[in-house]
Amino acid sequence: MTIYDISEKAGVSIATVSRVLNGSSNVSGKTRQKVLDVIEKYEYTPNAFARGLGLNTMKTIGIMCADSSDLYLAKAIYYIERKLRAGGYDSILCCTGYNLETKISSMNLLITKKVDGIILVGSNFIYENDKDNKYIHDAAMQVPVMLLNAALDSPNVFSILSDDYASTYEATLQMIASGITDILYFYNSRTYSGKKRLSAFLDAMRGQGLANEDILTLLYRGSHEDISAMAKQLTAFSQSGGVFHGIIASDDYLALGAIKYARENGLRIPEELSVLGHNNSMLATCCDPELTSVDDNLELLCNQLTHALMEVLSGNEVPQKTVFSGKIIKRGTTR
Amino acid sequence: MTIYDISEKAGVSIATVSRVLNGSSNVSGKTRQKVLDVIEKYEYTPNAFARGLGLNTMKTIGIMCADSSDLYLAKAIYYIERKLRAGGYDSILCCTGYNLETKISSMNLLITKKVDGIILVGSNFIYENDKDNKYIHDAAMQVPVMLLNAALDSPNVFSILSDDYASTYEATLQMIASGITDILYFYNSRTYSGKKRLSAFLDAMRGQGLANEDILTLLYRGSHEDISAMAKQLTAFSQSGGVFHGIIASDDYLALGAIKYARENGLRIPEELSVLGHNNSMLATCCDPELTSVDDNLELLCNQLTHALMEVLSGNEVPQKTVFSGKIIKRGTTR
DNA sequence: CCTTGTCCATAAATGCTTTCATATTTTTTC
DNA sequence: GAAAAAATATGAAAGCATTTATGGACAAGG
Repeated sequence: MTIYDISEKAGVSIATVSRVLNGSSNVSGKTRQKVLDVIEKYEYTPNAFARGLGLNTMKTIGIMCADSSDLYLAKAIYYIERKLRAGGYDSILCCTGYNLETKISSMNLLITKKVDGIILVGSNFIYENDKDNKYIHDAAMQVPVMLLNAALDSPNVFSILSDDYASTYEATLQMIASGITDILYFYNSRTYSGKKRLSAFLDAMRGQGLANEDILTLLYRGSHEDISAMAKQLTAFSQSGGVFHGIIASDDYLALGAIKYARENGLRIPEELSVLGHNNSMLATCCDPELTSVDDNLELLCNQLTHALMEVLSGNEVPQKTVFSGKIIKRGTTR
Repeated sequence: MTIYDISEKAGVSIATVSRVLNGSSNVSGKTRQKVLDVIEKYEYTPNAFARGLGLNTMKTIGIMCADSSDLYLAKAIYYIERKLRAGGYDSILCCTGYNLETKISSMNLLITKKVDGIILVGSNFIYENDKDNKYIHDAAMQVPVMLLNAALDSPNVFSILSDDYASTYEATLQMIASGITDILYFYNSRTYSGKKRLSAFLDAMRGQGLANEDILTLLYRGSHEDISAMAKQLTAFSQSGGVFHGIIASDDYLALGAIKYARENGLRIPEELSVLGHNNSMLATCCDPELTSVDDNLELLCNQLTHALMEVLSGNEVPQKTVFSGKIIKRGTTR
């Protein structure tokens, strides 16, 4: 069933059918209804490929993320997909892993498939060395690129992020204010945000004149879901002389690792060890005691990002960079 | 840059360029190289829409799931996407929620977009009343439909699932064998699998001649991530007279709710309360004690499912229904 | 009678694949 | 070694199913 069949059965030209389909105003009410009736009767739906060819778009957005099964990224994808669909766009999902080559080839694939825009979910897409960000600059020459939780200064690239620096700074100050001065920052280097958070922590500690020489930080190197490995690494760190009564973790997984470490070493939380996480994921409410965590309001970020993309695609101006502030959700793991 | 430009610059016809592009053998080595050089020089990539129009496919698969941020579903999507991409297919993601109307319209949308196949991730897509499954039967007339963790007998519909009945039956027997006879089945009705599990539990209990009249079951009605609400409901149930020393939960979230309930009521696990979950998600290793859980080997299921779909699309025969067995991962919450 | 505006059809454009026919090369045969 | 047969390489042109620019017909208004 093609537009020709419909035009024939309705006794009009294919142009008129197309006008009806696309809601053009230049069709009389009578003709429109006649065409609609035929369309309905034969359950005709226009061929998406031909349509794509004619319009040079199929209203699809490419979503790239390293690992869609990560709690945080999965939530982001969920919010973004929902909002895109509501705006009439489909999403092509691309899980790239953390390897640059794969990211580049996925990017090219999406562009070849003629998506209308690309969303990079997660700060791991931005590299310190700007040469490595070439693939993003290049892609942005073809289609708008949106960055969630990362920023890049480039034409046709738009960044929406939460102010990681500020919230970690604030969190560190709060922990210091609660009387803890020997704080360990436990992190996982992969991300751009992770680095922001680390420097916020360092700055906050130094700002308070604390332990100038040996501020404690520990980089976790294992699988990002392996809670036991995290606890193990903390135990080893402690046994090799690390002394701390507070842990600020760069995500909630790591914070759970800290809780496990405390349990295994008989430390009471928060009396003997304070723990603070990041992302306020569902993990924060499924441990005991419940986890104090920084909430960056992911749903808001995602909605804004998607909205901005749709604005760009409609030819409207949007800011290059939008920053929202997070807040600390106080629960049982801190004093 | 179109195929015409390339053909002109290479001094051949567009048919030849097309043959080179599609790896047809009927091109001489010399000509092929000449064309490839021009393609490379101008960084030409064929227009995907025109290609789709000619071939009537763009090598994309529609993935539908209720909620891509659910731990289990997110993992499944991750495995499936990865395998599809390796096979040269893209994935369009559709998060439908749990509402039938939305599922139907998403399904239609995917078919309109001319996907090559549809994967339904999660057993909530199958309804007890087969009339409600009409949308699947209909879709299967257009493209192959794959079901993960559910089964439906219909042409062009293929089911891959784990044997929920068997593993829950086995789990129940094990708990009984450990000396616990008053077991509560704590579940969440949404899914087809959930029901299989429930009936396995009931059959196992009855088979052991236990509590014929009042086998304990409790349906959880809150948000599927709200651990506190689960604990609360269990506390209420217990206070209103429910007596149990074991809980079998239909997923790991609910099992965490059970652990929280135990903690709030001062019950030691597993001495005073045994807890068993389902899905062996990462939650199982992030609580204390770690959760005994049924593992259905999701990665295997997803790989098989994706493989089967690609086989079908290549015109090969595959079984209508494939069942794998799960296994119980014993950890600290059971004796 | 001329203008203006509404409605609709014709035809061109979109960029590829593929069939069919033809030209060219290679192989076979005597 | 030449003619015939077979295999291989290439081009022309017809799809594929839309959108949209152009222009014609007709009606109403001045």
